Amino acid sequence: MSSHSHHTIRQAILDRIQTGEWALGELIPGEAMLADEYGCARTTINRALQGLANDGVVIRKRKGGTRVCDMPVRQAKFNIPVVREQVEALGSVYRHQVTRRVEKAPPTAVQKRLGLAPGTKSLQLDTVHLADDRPFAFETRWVNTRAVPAILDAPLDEISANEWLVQTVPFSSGDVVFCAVNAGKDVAEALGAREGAAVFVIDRTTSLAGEFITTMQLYYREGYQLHSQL
Amino acid sequence: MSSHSHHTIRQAILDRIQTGEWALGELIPGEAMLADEYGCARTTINRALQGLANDGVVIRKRKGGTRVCDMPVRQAKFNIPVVREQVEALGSVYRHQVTRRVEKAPPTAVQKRLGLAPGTKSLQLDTVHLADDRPFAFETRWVNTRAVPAILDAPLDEISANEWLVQTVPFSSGDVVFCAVNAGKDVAEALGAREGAAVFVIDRTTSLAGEFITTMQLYYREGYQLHSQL
DNA sequence: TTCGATATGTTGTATGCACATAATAATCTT
DNA sequence: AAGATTATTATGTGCATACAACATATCGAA
Repeated sequence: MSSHSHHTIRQAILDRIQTGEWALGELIPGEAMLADEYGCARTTINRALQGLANDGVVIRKRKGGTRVCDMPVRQAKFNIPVVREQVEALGSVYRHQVTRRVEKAPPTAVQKRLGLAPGTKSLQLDTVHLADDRPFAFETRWVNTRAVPAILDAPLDEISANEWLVQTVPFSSGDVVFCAVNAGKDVAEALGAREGAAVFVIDRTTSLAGEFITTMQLYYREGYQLHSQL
Repeated sequence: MSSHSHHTIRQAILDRIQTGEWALGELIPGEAMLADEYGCARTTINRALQGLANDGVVIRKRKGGTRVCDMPVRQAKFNIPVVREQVEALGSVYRHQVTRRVEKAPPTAVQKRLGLAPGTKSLQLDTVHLADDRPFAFETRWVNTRAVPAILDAPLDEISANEWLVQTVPFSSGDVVFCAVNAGKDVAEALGAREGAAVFVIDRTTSLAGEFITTMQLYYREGYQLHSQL
């Protein structure tokens, strides 16, 4: 009874949920009751329950009380790392090669995504990421030079566009899409894979303060796996 | 400043980080100083910073202070829904078909994953998930019948194994792997796709209280995208 | 009776104080 | 100079109090 940290209580409550003491969608006792049961202040219970709510284990509503989440959806958190770190984590030597670098008006799909006026030029960058000089991933990217003009002067042979952006425009928000596609001719060539191979794609568009910064597709070589606990 | 203080302050601090006031990996002022600056109690600042720490924006260490996270990794949260909900969210009618249901000793790879003794029988289930009677996803699964014997009596024609498990063994933990593979003959057939098509795979193994429950591969039909904010 | 406004109580939310704890820096001891 | 001890200074935690929102009950007028 004395291990009163909200962490401990949180775990205890989680256990009780997991053992089925409170069924899916069922109301669990109020904070006051739990506080009494655990011999702690209501606030401490509150913290525990809020934590569980953050993790999507319970849903809380004023006056409605706290109930076990009946959502059958599970949340998984992923770390989306910088490619170089992925490579180096595998014990390989990282290198990258910029295979294209042009400024021009992007296709309308990209133009829309970046919220650009028609005809506005952007920077197109294609990069091959190498692990021990073998292709690891192929990246094709458009950067909104209005938002980040400094990238035109960045030494992109030394630092990858991704890393430069992360360091320059940190904590941008955005969205990510994961999907699988058959490698087209260009991707297959860049990755040294056969055409039609199943490649894992991360498609990311990032923005900061309402302004779109960059949009990118990252094609991983065959067999790549994105792993996560849940 | 009314009630939402710590949320407000949290956002304010995030803004200051995003505008580059404090650089990557750099120390930000201590709680006391910020409390003074914002005219609130230290605890309120603490809450704000803890929130940011939860989101991986800052790292906090006792005595070491709080610093902007220098990890270039970004966290993305995904909801991994039940297939039926995905289908119905698209406005289609969901149906599923169990194409295989046998009890036998699994291959060693599965045996290992489920932590079974050699020769232990398990339940193998193959299911095709249909959207408007068109194949949407193909699921192949092994269930540890030691852990969940009740599944042998479950009406798996009415309720999918996935849903049955979610309702029966909620909040199990486990891990997930996403990857892309070329459809083999069996998968292609089940999905009505061509052999070699790039399919998105979710590979999940779940456990509860140290006991493995089930392992599953879910093959989505071509073009499937997993979407997330970050 | 019926409808609607208002009172009321239950439950989650927010804040600030006092104290605990951890990690480092400074100091003392040998 | 090396090791042990104490001081300092950060963040972490528990608790009490005040607050706000929501559901329901209650009351009064048409």
